[in-house]
Amino acid sequence: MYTPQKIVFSDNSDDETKSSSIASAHVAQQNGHSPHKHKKNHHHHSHGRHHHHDKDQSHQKSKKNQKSYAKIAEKLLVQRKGLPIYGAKEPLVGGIKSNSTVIVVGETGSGKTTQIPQFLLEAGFANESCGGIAVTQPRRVAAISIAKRVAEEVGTPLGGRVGYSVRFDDMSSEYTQIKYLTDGMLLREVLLDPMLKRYQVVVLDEAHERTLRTDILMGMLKQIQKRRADMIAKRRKDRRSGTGGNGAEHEKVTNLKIVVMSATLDAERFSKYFDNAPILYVAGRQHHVTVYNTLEPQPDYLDAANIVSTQVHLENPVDGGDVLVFLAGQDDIENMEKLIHETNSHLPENMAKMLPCPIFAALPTAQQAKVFQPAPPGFRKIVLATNIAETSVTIPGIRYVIDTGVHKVRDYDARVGVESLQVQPISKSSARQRTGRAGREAPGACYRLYMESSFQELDDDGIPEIKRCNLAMVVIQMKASGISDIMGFEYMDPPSKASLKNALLELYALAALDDHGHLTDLGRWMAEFPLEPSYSKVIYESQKQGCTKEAINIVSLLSVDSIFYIPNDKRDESMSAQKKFSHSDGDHLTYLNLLDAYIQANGDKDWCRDHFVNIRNMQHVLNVRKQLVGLCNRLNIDPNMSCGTSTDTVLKCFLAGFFHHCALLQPDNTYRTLNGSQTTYIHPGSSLFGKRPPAIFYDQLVFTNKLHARSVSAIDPSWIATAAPKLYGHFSKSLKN
DNA sequence: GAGCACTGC
Repeated sequence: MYTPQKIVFSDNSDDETKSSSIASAHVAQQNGHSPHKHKKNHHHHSHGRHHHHDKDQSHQKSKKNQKSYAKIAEKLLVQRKGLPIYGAKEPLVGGIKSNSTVIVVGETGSGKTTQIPQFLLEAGFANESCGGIAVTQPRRVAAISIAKRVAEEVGTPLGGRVGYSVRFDDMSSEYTQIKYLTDGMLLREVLLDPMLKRYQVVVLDEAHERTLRTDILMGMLKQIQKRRADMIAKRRKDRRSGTGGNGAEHEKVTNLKIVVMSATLDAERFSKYFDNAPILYVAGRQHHVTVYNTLEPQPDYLDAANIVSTQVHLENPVDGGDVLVFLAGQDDIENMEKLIHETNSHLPENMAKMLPCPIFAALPTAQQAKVFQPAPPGFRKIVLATNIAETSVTIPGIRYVIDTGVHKVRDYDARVGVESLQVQPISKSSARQRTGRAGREAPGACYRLYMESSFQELDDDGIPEIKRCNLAMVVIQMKASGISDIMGFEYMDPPSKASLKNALLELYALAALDDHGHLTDLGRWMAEFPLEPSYSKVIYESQKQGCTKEAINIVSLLSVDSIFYIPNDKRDESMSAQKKFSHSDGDHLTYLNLLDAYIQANGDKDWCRDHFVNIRNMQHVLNVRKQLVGLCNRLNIDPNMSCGTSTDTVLKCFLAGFFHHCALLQPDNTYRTLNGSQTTYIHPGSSLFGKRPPAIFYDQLVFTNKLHARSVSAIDPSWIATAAPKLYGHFSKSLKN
């Protein structure tokens, strides 16, 4: 008989477990004024607008259709009233009315994201003359799905009073009063509307995630709020003294309300940052999850995860819920899959088996789908996930979570411009987030493959993204939004001086900034593009070289991590399939060949499968290309200008943006980067892998086991000095020797 | 001679 190995756990009964008993909302104000009652003023007004819109936009829609919107909304109202937040409506609205900025803390299931904007709409915070309500989300899918839901609850067609706006997909109109958008999208709106006059309220949701864009928005909104208040005060003063001309020439401006929403309890920092804004607490609604820690450290977390999966599988009824295992990356997942198959083969034949279901971002959509389908009879799903399952996707049916306590994190060394990607311990808040994934539908259990004492040693939170990435793109956007003092900007967590300097220097070298650090005309032009500055510089150069078509295509191709999907067990097969597109000058031209082949194959599914091409990523490439073509047309650049087969022209054009990403072959067959003198290797996935051109330029440097240059092309060493005389004058000397 | 967490515009 099969006797499985066991791992012993302690049963924690500390604050980690979540209660399902909290059903009513509770609002506590940290400081400030008690909310006072307000008349419900604009409600009728805005409702009238709704009918007007329906008549204008969709008069072909029958009255019956409008009635059905109302009917659905009526039904949903019953559900809405059952949400924890519904009871806190009055104090929430009052708090927001009487304070310019409010922090709302509401855990999973509180309903804050869908309800608070509706409360504000009812309270008159959106009208045609003074703008509406913006709600940001870190992710596209969230912005879209929440907007759809809220449109139903409000009883209006999507894109009417309720809409969304994300890249490539805008479902909003001039009538939209509640707009859900990605944080990156709002950041772009600031470029066109620096005072965000179209909004009375901006809600930053999921602020605890501290995405780069939410962090920048926080600082910008603080400035905008102050400027709008100053503007109103000045007008009031002018009116009193009779100066300032006639009022008609003034655009209407209201005070800007900021609502920062966070799902974690450490809202104090947000409050401090926003001048002691009051914190409003709303109860969440989650099922109880029992947390277990191991009594011994686990030397091999894959092995441990396999043993615990089996334990959970054997000790619980097969239809009693699935298992979600958090792992570091594709490698872990594929190895764990093998371990589970191995364990299955030892289980008695009549016993239910484990069904490993991998999910990670690079996995093609078709293969991801398995995770969302119920397991066939006689199987229990063991979902093997990266931290994609922490926030980005929610998998139904999970009752058990196994947390290895690790994830891969990107870091960035500003001094040498090197990114790294390494396995690291997670933070306490990540551990809690993972635990919560077991309690979405019913009470559950979470098995942490580390000791309670190790948990206590974890950092409270992860390092904010702003401290972990190259800031060139965000800095050019800040400059283009009128923020001149980048170093003095009020960051909630300031990035290192070296990181800011590095970004400024890069922009200076690209001629986007002048000697005084002001944005140049070229810089303003570059900021129009939703691209890293080095890419927009390439597009700019391409109009001079006559290869805009090629530049747009390659830049679009570089906008996805990987065009190919390579399963571990089919490396050789996929390598030979990829060789068909290979260009002797390197990856940039190889990608171009691939795009041509893809277009010739009409993006055929089978063709993609046979060539290991990730179809989802290729569709993204085409979307980016379409956007860039549109942008070029708008800026009066011919996007179809082609240099034909003159590949040197294309590569020289790229050097205009990548002269700081060059490396020279050394006698020991390694490469040395010109910028920072780092020893680097051509990435094994490159078409130049194993070849040794005397000089290369690369898209990025990534440190994993060693320093790799990814997306590499071969160049003539003499081109480098021509491309960057300003920054690399001394290198041009060394090249002559 | 050997590898790529997750977002976003």
